[in-house]
Amino acid sequence: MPRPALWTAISDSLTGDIATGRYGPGDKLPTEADLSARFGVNRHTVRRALQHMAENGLVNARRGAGVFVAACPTEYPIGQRVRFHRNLRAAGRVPGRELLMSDTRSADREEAQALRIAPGDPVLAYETIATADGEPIALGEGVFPAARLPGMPEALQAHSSVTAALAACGVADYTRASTRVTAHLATPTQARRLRLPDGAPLLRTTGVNVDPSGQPIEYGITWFAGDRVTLTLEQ
Amino acid sequence: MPRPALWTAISDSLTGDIATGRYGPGDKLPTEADLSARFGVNRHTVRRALQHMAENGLVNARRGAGVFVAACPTEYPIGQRVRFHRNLRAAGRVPGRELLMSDTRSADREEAQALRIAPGDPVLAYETIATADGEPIALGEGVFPAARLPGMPEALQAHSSVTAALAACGVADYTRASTRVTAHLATPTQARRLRLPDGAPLLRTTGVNVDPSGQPIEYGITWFAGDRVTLTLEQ
DNA sequence: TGAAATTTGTTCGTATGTATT
DNA sequence: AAATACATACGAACAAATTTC
Repeated sequence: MPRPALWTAISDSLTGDIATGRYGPGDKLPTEADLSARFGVNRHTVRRALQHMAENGLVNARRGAGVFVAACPTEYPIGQRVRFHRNLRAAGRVPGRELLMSDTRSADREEAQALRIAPGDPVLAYETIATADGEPIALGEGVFPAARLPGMPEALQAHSSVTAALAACGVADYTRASTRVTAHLATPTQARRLRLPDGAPLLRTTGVNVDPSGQPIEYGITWFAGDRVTLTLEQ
Repeated sequence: MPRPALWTAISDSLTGDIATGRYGPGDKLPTEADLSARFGVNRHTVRRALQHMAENGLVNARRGAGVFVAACPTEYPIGQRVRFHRNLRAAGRVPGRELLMSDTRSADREEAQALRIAPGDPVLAYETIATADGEPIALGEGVFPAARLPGMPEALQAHSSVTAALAACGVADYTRASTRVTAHLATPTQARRLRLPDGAPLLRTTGVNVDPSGQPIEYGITWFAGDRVTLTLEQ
């Protein structure tokens, strides 16, 4: 374990001051010279810490004026997912998937509407982390209509991709009926799982996959690391 | 117009070397010391340029080893017949557009490549703010190939939409050849124009429009307020 | 296998430019 | 107009990780 750099401690300290409200949104931080004196370091070291915080959207600097706390990013949920495995392999990167959780429970109203089942009907819910070359790329949450896919809980565990698991359950092919894309800021949990800084930009896609007969088989939300993934739409 | 910093020229130069294939994915760049000598600057200045490129995912550095060109950013194809629209028109809101700037200048490398013209060829560049019920929704930056569209500067001023202006220049129809979507954090300028807090999440779409013969007629970047807009992809 | 050379990362110091107050 | 405060740039030294011999 390498000794942490000085500037990380300064960044952590100032970030903590913002988190605890010592500096609120819009407040001006002490000058770089003041911070240098407070922490007993060179001004360069303070600037490295402030730069890191600025990259994360926590503060922004205005020449001649000062460094100001940014308006706090609010909490957001996440979502989206498409066929992830195949596309990454085509790009020459090694795909991976980690199943965080899977559980059979009752569908809520939103899930039921998307899957065209009744609220309370059983759904198989799961959460995954998708990786490329070991680097986390996306978080996925999805629900399958349990009644339509017997054996899916086991298939999901056994196979390394949703497509393969669905194939094992007799769904040879599926298409995406609709996708919605929005931008959100990473929550601390999302940021940790994706190994991103707090407040990093995420692409959230929400969509429904349907089998060839048009029957919904998955309702899913995927959160992509906004700076590691580009959604490409080709017409 | 502030004098550009030295490190930006170095970043541009190295980025160009990567774009033209002088350094390919996975290649090792010259050492910081070598680059300092080549550009005649201090090693710090080179490091600042490399840092900027690393933030954009163009390179990554490994202590003791070197700085390497990153594997191409992950692209994520979604589907073939995908159209996208802003969901606000369906909500019955009144759209508006404000032309912030338009100017004829020389194409940079990226623009030239997208429009299939030569770097330095004249392009008509413009910036707009799109609104819905007066609320800023998106910032647009675009460039047209000036040689292919005589009269476009005047048409852009006279008409309230790009589509109408293109029609006035004889381009009756156009289609979007490709779109890339990524998530980013708002810069202070973008935040102010969109009336968002600093660091708000933005959807950035980059795309090329082509006329019916397939010739590029516009290359544009649009920044959407992530929490006010949902891109809907319908297949 | 191990020591040396190489290369990036951090930190200090100093000076000057530029935008804001 | 002057003071303040961030931005840029040069120089030097050492630390830490990797590569080379």
